[in-house]
Amino acid sequence: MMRVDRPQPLDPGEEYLWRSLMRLVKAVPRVLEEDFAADSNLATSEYVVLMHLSEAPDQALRMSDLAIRTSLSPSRVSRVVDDLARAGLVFRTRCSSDGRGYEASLTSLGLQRLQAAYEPFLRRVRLRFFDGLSAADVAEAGRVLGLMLDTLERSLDPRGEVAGALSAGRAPAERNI
Amino acid sequence: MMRVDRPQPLDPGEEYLWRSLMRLVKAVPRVLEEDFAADSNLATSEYVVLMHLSEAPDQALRMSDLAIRTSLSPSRVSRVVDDLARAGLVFRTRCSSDGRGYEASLTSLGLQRLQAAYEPFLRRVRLRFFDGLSAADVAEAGRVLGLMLDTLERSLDPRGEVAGALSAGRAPAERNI
DNA sequence: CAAGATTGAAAAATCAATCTTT
DNA sequence: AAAGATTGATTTTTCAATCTTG
Repeated sequence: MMRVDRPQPLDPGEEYLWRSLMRLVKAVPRVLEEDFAADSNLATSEYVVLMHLSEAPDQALRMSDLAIRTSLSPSRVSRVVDDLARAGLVFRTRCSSDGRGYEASLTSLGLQRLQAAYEPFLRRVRLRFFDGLSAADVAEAGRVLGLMLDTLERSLDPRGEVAGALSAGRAPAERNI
Repeated sequence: MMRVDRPQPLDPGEEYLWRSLMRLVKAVPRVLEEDFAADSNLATSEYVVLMHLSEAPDQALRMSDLAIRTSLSPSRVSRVVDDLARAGLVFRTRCSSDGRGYEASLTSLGLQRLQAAYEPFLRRVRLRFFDGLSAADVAEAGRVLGLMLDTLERSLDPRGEVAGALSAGRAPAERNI
């Protein structure tokens, strides 16, 4: 009897991709954390939260929205916003339409900090990731990473009930700084 | 006076790649950790360490070698090997050629655990990442992730003194299971 | 009770300091 | 002293339980 559900082993190309992905997800956070701290005294998660707030209407987002856009857990968002609020970079308000929710809003100080962080950020991202890539490579890389994110999203939510949740984080983005 | 060193802002393609990368490095570890725990009761880092050991000559590697191959910090490797040793999946020996070093060796129990984990691992990786990719996509994704890892490596070590350190982790790999 | 959000306890990972051997 | 490795303290992140509102 043959087992119909035995999965195909990874071929060499798949094996290489899997290992590269593993290395990226382990190495990138450490490097970035160090870069951001040195440049702006901000944690990576703090920077990303400030960035998303700066792009939102009224520069405010609900906590759950932030979690989706940043791929952080709800509890992590709560703690990061705590830290940012303590530093005066954001403040919390109750959500007007739904009293259960809270919104985080960017303060002018928060916007200043984000603006100050932008130029060093650009240098770092180019140095760390983009300097070795042609324009065509960037396009290809964006396309395949997008596909991998889609696959991941669908695997987590096969029926698409939360459709667009992950995709929302990749909506057309306009930097406001 | 024009500032010669003002970096170019990210164009839309670069912006998209940067955001996709951020989301991947935040989301992937969490999903993988959950998958590995459910399938094999192994942490991601434990699985990766066992995998590299299984592929090494004599199924043994020095701690520093493991750190490079797995993109984990030396202290993290030390603690993961501690845990694996306590579970009887690896054991430590002093390095014969250099008394300062230690080697971690795979036990037969460790190999068994790795073998048992392989089939569920395959299913998960295909489900999470590969099911949405064509063979050409996999090849492209591997190529561009490899380029990004190279760029990252060079940015960390511009003169290439530790050349091949990161690359070593991406050497032609033969699964031994 | 569901949903949104926060908090306590715990795990994963890191850095700086230490110990051992060269 | 420098290299390899480990340990203590700390940070980042998560899960499970809790609180609050709809």
